[in-house]
Amino acid sequence: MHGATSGRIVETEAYLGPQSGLEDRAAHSWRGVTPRTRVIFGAPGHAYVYLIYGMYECLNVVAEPEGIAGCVLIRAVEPVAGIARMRLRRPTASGIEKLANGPGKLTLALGITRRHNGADLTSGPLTIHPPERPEGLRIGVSPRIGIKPSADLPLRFFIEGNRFVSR
DNA sequence: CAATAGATCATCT
DNA sequence: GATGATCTATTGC
Repeated sequence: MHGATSGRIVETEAYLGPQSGLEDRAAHSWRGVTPRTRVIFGAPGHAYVYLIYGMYECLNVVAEPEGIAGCVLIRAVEPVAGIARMRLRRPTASGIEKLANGPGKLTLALGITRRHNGADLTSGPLTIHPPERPEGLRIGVSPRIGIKPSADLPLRFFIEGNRFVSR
């Protein structure tokens, strides 16, 4: 039949909770628990998916112990398998490197929606497994993209030189 | 090329 | 009622 649709995460951003000590005012969890941010304060290894600009969905992985806020936004994915099954907003877009290089595009490509909000990512149909880190692979660091407050914090991480990184 | 505008709605004040 | 952890198309140089 067919294998799973899969991709390698090549770009992420961290969003810290109010307990972190750093004042990350860009984080949704900055102002504490609300109906939306409840899952960010929940168990790690679960998905936080939210609607942005009324139009796109963004996938995060909850990354701190229960009761402490903190999550990782998945900003870009390098398609590995099942590319033909991925979905594009513009089917005629050229080049697979534009398929999943952006938080709003990768959810579209992988079929991730708010339906997955709160889903366990350590087992089940939507899983994340530990990355391979070949010798010589470098992780780049920079400020985060598209935020106004706390714009100086170096919390964006990406695989140096990877062409699927958003920029 | 770079800069900007518009689409569109859940969330919080 | 204002605001976005975005993206695409369009305009301008």
